[in-house]
Amino acid sequence: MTDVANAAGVSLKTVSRVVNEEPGVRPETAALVDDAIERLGFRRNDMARALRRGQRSRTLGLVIEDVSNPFYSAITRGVEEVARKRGLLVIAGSSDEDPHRERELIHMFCERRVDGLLVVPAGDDHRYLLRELELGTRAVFIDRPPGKLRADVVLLDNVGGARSAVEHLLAHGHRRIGMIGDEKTIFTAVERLRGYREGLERAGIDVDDSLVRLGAHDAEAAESATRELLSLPKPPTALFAGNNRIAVGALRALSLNLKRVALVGFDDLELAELLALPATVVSYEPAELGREAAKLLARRLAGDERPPQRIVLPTALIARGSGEVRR
Amino acid sequence: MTDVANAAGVSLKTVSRVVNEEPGVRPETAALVDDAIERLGFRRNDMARALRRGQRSRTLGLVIEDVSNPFYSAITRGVEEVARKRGLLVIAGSSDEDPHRERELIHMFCERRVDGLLVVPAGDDHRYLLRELELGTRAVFIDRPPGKLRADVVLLDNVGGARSAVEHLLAHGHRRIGMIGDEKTIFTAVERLRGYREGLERAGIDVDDSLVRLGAHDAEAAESATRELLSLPKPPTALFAGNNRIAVGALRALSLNLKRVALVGFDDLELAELLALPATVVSYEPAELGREAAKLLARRLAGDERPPQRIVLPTALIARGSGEVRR
DNA sequence: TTGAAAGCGCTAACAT
DNA sequence: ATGTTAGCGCTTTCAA
Repeated sequence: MTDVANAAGVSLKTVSRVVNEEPGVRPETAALVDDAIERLGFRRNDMARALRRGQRSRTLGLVIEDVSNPFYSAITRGVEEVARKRGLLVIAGSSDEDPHRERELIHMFCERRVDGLLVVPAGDDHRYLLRELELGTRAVFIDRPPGKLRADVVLLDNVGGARSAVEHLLAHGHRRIGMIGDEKTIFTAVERLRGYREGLERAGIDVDDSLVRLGAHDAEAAESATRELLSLPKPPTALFAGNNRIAVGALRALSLNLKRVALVGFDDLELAELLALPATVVSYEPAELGREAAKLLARRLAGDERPPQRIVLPTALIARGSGEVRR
Repeated sequence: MTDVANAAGVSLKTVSRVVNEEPGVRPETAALVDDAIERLGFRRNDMARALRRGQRSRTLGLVIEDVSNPFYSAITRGVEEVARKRGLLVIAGSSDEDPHRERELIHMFCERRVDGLLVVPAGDDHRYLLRELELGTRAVFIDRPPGKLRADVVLLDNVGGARSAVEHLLAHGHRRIGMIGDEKTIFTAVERLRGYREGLERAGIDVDDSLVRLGAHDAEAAESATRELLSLPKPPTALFAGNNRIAVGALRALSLNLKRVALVGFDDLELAELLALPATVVSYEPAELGREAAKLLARRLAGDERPPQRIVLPTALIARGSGEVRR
């Protein structure tokens, strides 16, 4: 900026005025400055600017499990849309479900003075964030509430969605309904299990724990869990898959299996309607999770000090075939 | 930092030494400082640090078309992996194929002093970047070369991949092979068209332009283009789909159609093997594009001044059924 | 081993 | 309408 001032033969402050479109600069002077800016290829240094103004970096920090998973990339997209409208940029990082990595990312985000944090939390203890929150970094959690911390969170109706899946299968005559779920350290896995149980119990059916397999964190694990269930002496006639990766694994296992088993998944799948067994799923708008969370964060940054919010987004069952296989 | 110094009863510089693990601090003094840091919840301000050290923000700026497209989210993941190893963070933004938006993003990235730029370019003129490059921002392009600018780029073997798709269809007896491609403003669309032509010409078959439909930028457009081709008086017996969205659209159209038409797509599809018509595709590792580009950028940032590189990644045809439908 | 002072690029407050 | 000065939070240089 000093260089521009010298080149234009004006003072530093005048350049600053022009760059920031402040009033009180004669058009001719401004032209002189613009000219020098163009010649020198000057770009305002936002770091210095933010430093001086006591601002943060006009950036949102997003921690997700894995950008390359469609669920998380949709969230990222939703966050980005809202951020963009407010002139904010998004730094995203994948935690791979590792609490240590999550903490490391958040630490780096805070050192870079992000304006706010959006986190799909891994692990069950987020008290380490208290410090950052006290220091003025706002945070909104996505998809799962944080552990041992009261904070804003945007969730899916996991229990209701899972229940609707089970009810759908019950309505098609199934009584032996199995479930394959993710690690029980993961909030959504536990909630969906709860919805599964509720659905059965409301129909007066005892939950048979031998039909429940948790701990399947990837498609491969889900595929073998499905095979296990199917090779039981009295196998289930229907399955509820706790998330997209699990549904993929279950579909693979079922495609190699001659028996027809009904399947409802949680999370929509791309191309679900074109599958050999078009997948019936509990669906919702994943980008909406990102959008709602980013909007809530934006409100906080704008000074909203109401007590922690809990936003729950609805789910809808989409019947495509795999869930309508009758017993 | 001043606060910490006061709380610990030492000078600013001593705190700086402790925070940066510089030598020459007595353990007891360091303990005093660490204590104060803990009490006050101090976090080093990276903006101020970078400003003083004449550094940039230890951040990479990534411009892609749309994070929620699996192709781009895989690239993002690849970039992130490499960045992480080097202690860098990634700011990503979606251009939605809009050159203006791309420029806006790059401008914001430069204002925030990203260390380097990774860009999947939209539009055909990137001379506006010359300025930034001269000022020391390094850039590597991904998937498409920039327009009117010599720069590092990491590409796919589009021509070879498209040719292999056509050759595969020829080997299965097809002679009337249609192609559906993206906008002709997009580099990969043009290259893949070239590969398609080459494949036919090498086999001594004249290209029939009535079997080629370009301009399909989403699945819906691809779906209707496919229907158009199929309702021709002499319809093609096989199709080459220029990218993942187009393959999805083509698959939808084919699923409603009784005739069996062979299909090979460019880009792999999730669940491709579980589709009613398991998709034969030209595949490659999209994350590798991101990784290679980020590595090349890292080399540039480390001082590598060799002339612009052009890295081309191979493709491989994966036969799953849809491409083996015989004429 | 520790500290004081200067300055990175910018803006806020106050001159002129 | 334009310029001067101080200082954001840190590191660098030099001194004690």
